[in-house]
Amino acid sequence: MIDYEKELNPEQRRVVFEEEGPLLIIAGAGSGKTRTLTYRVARLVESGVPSERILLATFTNKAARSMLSRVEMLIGHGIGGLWGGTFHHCAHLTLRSHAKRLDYENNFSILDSEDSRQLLNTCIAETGIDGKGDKFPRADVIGDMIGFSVNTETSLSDVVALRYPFFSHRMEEIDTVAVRYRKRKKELNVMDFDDLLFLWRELLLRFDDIRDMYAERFLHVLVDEYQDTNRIQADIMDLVASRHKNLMVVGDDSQSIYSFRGANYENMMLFPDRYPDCKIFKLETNYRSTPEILHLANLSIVNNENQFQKTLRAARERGVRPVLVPTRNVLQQADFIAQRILELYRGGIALEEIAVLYRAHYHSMEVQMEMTRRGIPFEIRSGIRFFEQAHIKDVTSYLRILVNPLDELAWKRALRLYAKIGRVTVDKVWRFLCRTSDPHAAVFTEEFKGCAGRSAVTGLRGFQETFRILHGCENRGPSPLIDLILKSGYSDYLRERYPDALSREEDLIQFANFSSRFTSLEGFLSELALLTGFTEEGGIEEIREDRVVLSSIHQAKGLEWKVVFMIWCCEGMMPLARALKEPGGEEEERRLFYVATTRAKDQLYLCYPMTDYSRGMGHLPVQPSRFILELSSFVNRKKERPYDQWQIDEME
DNA sequence: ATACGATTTTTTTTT
DNA sequence: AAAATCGTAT
Repeated sequence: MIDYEKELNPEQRRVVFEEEGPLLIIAGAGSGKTRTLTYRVARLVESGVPSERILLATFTNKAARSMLSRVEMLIGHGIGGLWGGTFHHCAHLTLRSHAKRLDYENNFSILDSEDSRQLLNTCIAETGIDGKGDKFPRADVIGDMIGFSVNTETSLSDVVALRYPFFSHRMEEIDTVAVRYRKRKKELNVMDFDDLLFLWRELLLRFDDIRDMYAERFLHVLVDEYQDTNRIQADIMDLVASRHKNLMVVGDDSQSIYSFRGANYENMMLFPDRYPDCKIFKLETNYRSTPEILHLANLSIVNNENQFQKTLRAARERGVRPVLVPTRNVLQQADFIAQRILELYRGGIALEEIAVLYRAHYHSMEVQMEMTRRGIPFEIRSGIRFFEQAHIKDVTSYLRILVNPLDELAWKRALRLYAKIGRVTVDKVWRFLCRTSDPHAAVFTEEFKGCAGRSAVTGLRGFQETFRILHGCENRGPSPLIDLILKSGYSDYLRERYPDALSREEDLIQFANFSSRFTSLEGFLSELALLTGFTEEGGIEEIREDRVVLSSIHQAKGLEWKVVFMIWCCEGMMPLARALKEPGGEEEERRLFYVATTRAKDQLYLCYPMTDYSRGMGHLPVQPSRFILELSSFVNRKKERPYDQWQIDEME
């Protein structure tokens, strides 16, 4: 039996035991939001709600996993039937069963961002845009435009006019590319990330029987990180909860940091308007941070105009004040951090209790180098995702061909792995293949070898051989197939191409290992696009002890460490110059600052270099972040500053 | 015409 | 650091 009295505070307990109806939970940082959600799900299951009638939507796989396993631990048995996962995961589940209704085949595949960028590139090429003369947006930029347009329900031309005015004059061509992209996705039977959400909602809006089925099914719908939902996601949740109206949304408007992909914290502000009978609860006791850290965070966030009124109360004892650390330059910043980490470590703080946070991936460069130099083990939670690495995608493309013979992108990627086969050859081969009735069989014909130029024949024969080995093994599951791919030449390819071939091969062996828990190739591939790293139980991305974490602020959300170093706390970096140009940019950047500071439990270091070396220009002076300056601005001047300032001794 | 290596540019954040 | 573009060799 769960001891709710002992394990929850009164604020949390009220939420856990509230029976029915729409609920809005405003949960400040570190107030036990996840705990409350977890216990509520456990309570619902305990009180007899069948687990398959509960939907728990989250933003990351990690959040879903950790909540579900905690629930299982609490109630002492599995909750397999419960729908818990990211919005995209749930969308995928739903769409698999009903793709036909939307004129998709049920075996549709999912494009990850690299796939969609590539598809966009071919669309741009086909549209025949002249590369010379004035600039045309690159594929990833067009992808952002389209994504933002879909997720905010704004017309593409408005998005361009408002956010990309410097491309307005190419609007017509942009539109042509966008139309072509949409058409090609349908032809190729593929969906991108945005389609998953958009089409899920379409399904529920257009087909009453489907909506009724899900609305009837889900007795309780719970949404985590509601401040980061966009209009489409909020609509979907309204629809699946439309029958029983037991919709509980949890979030913190001060931590909304995903507006760049259409998130709108107004979903949260307007929830009471959409559900006038909703009950609002606030979780305002912070268990995570010392009062000093909390004080600094609060002083910062009050500078934002638009937010729910809430006052975070510190539950913890007093600790040390946050520290502002100006360093002479970037190298000294890295040096200071490495030095301080070693001191903390000697003082008994485990490395996994320490994190270095930054606004953008490339900000971590110097710290990485310094930590490597000093032999401090660290783990990077940013940058290239495991499944997006070239070697993983190469191998996966063979599997994709096997599952979907019309997967143009996969054919082209796999073919290009052979010598003397490039962009043009691959185009010719694809044109040949897609006109045959059975592309798999066509590989073994004589015409296949001759369908491109003479120089390509050897390469095509190589592909043929690999494919002969793989063909017919579709039912053996992904793991043995990956083995076969490695053995039939990919391993050699890696050695020729990459200096770090060995570590890539090890990755692939782990990858095969990970894949062995999937029995069907289809299931494996479609989940893959939605995955970012391996799960804790599953292999590579296990929580490794004794490693300092280096992470972007975005990826640090929801996590906590005893000691947090925030680096590059200066104008241009935090806030990021580029982000300030967006409407509402400054407030969003301040929320990021808030998220970063509230990750710290005991100690917070705000670091910034006083000069920056920009190429060609020499050393330029750097301004401290406005978020730091405003902490001691006119309002607070009489009060104490919320931080101490450290002087770094020169060590040379 | 094509492939591929060298050079230049660009880099926010993520499912 | 990675990707797009450019230039050269085949």
